Amino acid sequence: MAGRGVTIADVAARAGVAASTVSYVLSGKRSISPETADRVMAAVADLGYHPHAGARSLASRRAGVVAMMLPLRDGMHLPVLMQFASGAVTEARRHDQDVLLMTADEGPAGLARVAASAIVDGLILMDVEVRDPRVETLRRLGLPSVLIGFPADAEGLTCVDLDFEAAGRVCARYLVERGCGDIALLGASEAVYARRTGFAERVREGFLGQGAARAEVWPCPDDAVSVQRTVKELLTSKPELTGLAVHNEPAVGHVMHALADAGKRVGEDFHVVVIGPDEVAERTHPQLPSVLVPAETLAETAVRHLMRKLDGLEVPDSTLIEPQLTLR
Amino acid sequence: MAGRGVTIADVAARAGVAASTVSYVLSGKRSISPETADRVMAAVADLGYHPHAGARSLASRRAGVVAMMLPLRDGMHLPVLMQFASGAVTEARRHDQDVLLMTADEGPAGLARVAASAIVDGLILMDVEVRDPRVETLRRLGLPSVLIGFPADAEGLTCVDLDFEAAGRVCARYLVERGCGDIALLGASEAVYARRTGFAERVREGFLGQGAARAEVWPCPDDAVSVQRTVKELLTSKPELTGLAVHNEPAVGHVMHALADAGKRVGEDFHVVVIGPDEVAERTHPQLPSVLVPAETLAETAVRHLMRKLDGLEVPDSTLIEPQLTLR
DNA sequence: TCCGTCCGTCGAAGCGCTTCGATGATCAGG
DNA sequence: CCTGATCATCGAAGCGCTTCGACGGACGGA
Repeated sequence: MAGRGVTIADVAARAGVAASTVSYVLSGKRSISPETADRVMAAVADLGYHPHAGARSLASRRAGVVAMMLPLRDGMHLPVLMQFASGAVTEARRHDQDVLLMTADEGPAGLARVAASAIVDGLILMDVEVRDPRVETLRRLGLPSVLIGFPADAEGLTCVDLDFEAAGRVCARYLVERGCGDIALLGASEAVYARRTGFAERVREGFLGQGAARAEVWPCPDDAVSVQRTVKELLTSKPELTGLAVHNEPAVGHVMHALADAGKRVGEDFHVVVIGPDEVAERTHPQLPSVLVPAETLAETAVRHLMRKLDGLEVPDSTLIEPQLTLR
Repeated sequence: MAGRGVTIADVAARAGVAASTVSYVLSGKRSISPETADRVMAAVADLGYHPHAGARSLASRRAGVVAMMLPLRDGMHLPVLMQFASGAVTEARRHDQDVLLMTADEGPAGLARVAASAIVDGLILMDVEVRDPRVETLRRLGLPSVLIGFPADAEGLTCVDLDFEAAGRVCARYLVERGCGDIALLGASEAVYARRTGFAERVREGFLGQGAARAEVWPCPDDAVSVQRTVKELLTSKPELTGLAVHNEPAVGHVMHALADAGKRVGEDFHVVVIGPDEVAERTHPQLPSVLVPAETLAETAVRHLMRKLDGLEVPDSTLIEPQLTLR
């Protein structure tokens, strides 16, 4: 029952077979008679045997670990990141893999390090930007990988992301269906738009592309005062406005209060839809419909794709996750 | 410059020395002449050599990896968790260690697995509860570890946490110094109190223990409507109340609005202090003073303690991090 | 000058596993 | 009854590293 220092030889001895036989039982790479297999499995359980990870990786050239590189920039949405990380770990464990956590500030050198030391079999790169210095290194290393987000040149890479354009479209459509003629998208602060053109711009395009309403996009900082001001300006400049999509998580609460101050009754003569986590949309009064960033689904998809690549199977170069609108 | 498949033998050949010499140069475990060392280091750089992690761990019985087990329960404060995780990774890298991410739902069996497979040298357990089933396993395995939080029986374990009692005291003192005679602590929802008695109760004790004011503690859910109601009831039941500490991150915004509705002018005739992350306290109007949960400091301390234990050095059984009040 | 030290380096053993080729045993076909 | 194929299992050879003991050369003391 213990487990400290139990080797495959101990298991083999107890089951009365050769070490290689134990290995084959455990890996299933050669056929073994059921009786022998049972004896081996019993010995494994009795002794609490777990193969030594280092020895295994040395002999089999497979570490059983994948790396996940998370961004650490300011303004990253921490809860989503965390959901992502835990989703990835959960899915990886289903495939009997562990997850090594890295931060983006290790940069390309970090990728080179983990690749050369064979400490991981593959990696997942989160929050890839349009011009990302890690992408070139990644391509050169030839380490199996999956990216969350789309770099400018995705040639030969496996990328996964939320279909942000569809998300924008879904929000616009929701508002139009509620009878809104003038609608607006309240986005993130200018800084975010400047950095990740891909991501924020695709929402904008989807939102504007839904031609049935007069639509505008307004960037917006996320502190209480700025939100108040932005909403006031918005309502002044578009007095006919009756529908608003908010793609700025921390601002949502402030937006609701600003609308209340302006005499808008949300859910009656005015409609609001959120792009963001459930908690945010649930915590307002009234609760709001929302399109969430499906962090867990993204993580699972990414891990699953990576596993397939490790097994030498095909995966699509590009995968877009459909946004889901939750009514409340 | 490449790196794929470069072994210590390649480095040795290029430097014209034996493999063992390269090993000693890299580890510093035997004295090597400066000239030889230089030649070796040059060869390492030229070839982009990184030792094979598996081989190293097999031969040296040191994996160079520590595990971090994160809770995944509902109601966990995700951003803080994330800060913690990234802080731990950053600090671990300074010690040339990597971090393996595990989730608490692997439970005791997960601990046994990583211990037996020697995939990590030690581990950090986050968010340990008063009665935590992992603690007993941990003790039995004898794997070097550091806990964040205090279990009921901490005998022989290394624990690190914020000094929550001091945090409560600091908040009460802040309010008293502003001249408040009646003060209250608005805490988390009942569920949180029920689960982690240690953590929430220590804040309460610190808050109440500061005898200079009439103090009360009110639990509070975190949706807009409940907060409104709770604040209203609180103000009704204690009409003389002029000071409030809020230990409930998502509720802060709603509290501010409820106070405004009740005609309280925060910062003038009424004082509010927050226990929680900076962003929350900065985003309100006016900005609020706050005591933050110093996730990064906690993570760094935990990792540092673990490194010392791995090196066979002494560490204190129990470390309480002083809360820091930020005025705004 | 000779001996004992110490320093820098080498070679070999071994960490625990996977995997390849070999070896009996079993069985069907002629 | 013998041959060739098939199946279950074994033994040995590494995987790339660390570490131990050994060894030659330089150097200081007698």
